[in-house]
Amino acid sequence: MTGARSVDAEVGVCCPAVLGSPLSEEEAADVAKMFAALADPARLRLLGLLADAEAGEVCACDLVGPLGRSQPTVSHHLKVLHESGLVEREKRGTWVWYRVVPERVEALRAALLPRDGRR
Amino acid sequence: MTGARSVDAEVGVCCPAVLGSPLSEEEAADVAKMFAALADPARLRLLGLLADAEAGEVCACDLVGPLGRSQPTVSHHLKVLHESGLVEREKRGTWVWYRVVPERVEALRAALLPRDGRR
DNA sequence: TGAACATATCGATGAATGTCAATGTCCTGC
DNA sequence: GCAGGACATTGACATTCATCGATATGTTCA
Repeated sequence: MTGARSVDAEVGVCCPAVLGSPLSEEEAADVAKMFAALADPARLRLLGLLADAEAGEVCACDLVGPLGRSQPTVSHHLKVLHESGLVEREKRGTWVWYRVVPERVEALRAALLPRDGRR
Repeated sequence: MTGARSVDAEVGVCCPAVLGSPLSEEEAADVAKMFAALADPARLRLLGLLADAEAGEVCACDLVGPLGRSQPTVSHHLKVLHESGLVEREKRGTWVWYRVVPERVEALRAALLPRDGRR
């Protein structure tokens, strides 16, 4: 597995609207991957911790404790979130800082919008 | 349910804001279950088909074909969507009609809202 | 250079999940 | 009642995934 495929370089901010029209198999798989990143309690809590941070970012070292999982597990979940584009990472010295990508979250919300005012 | 924070059993309309504050393990598990319902291409397409229906509802018999999966598989996915509260079902005679629950979708969108205007 | 620390990756394992064929349940019409 | 159709459930199988311990990589500092 060449890990060369950095997602946030390739994933645009916009995504097809789930409720706007029937999705093709391909589109559905793409959006599903984003939702899958949120389909785990640990990752939801991580996202909440990041969003709640005063500084807008959190050091990975400060996420292991509150999550109550091992360091490799937290690292794994952060990787999933990062690959989904919902989170970005920045290495500063020994530490790695993570923060939410608001545009990506907003894109997710937009995907849940119906096409018109129909209910 | 021990949560005073009304994660609201399962079928309630409201749900805790993922980005509003760090979620407890219990809350996170509950919300994660909702996102998990969307973390599959087949179910996303089902939801799209329902949302796109002119009549606002679709007979299960009209979902098997477009999805390209077996009838038991479609039935399984519809069950997952229904149990998440995103979809409701109504049996009329031999057929079962499914439709999106807009309030639940909106609740999901709300869960992705940051607590304040912070970015 | 080496010790200490932060993070990522690897390998293994148990659990959850998507899928289908076979079967069961319920309804309608004869 | 009986036959046939619509939908759900069951059982089996392969795949994916969350988790952890062990280990590797990379950085700082003495």
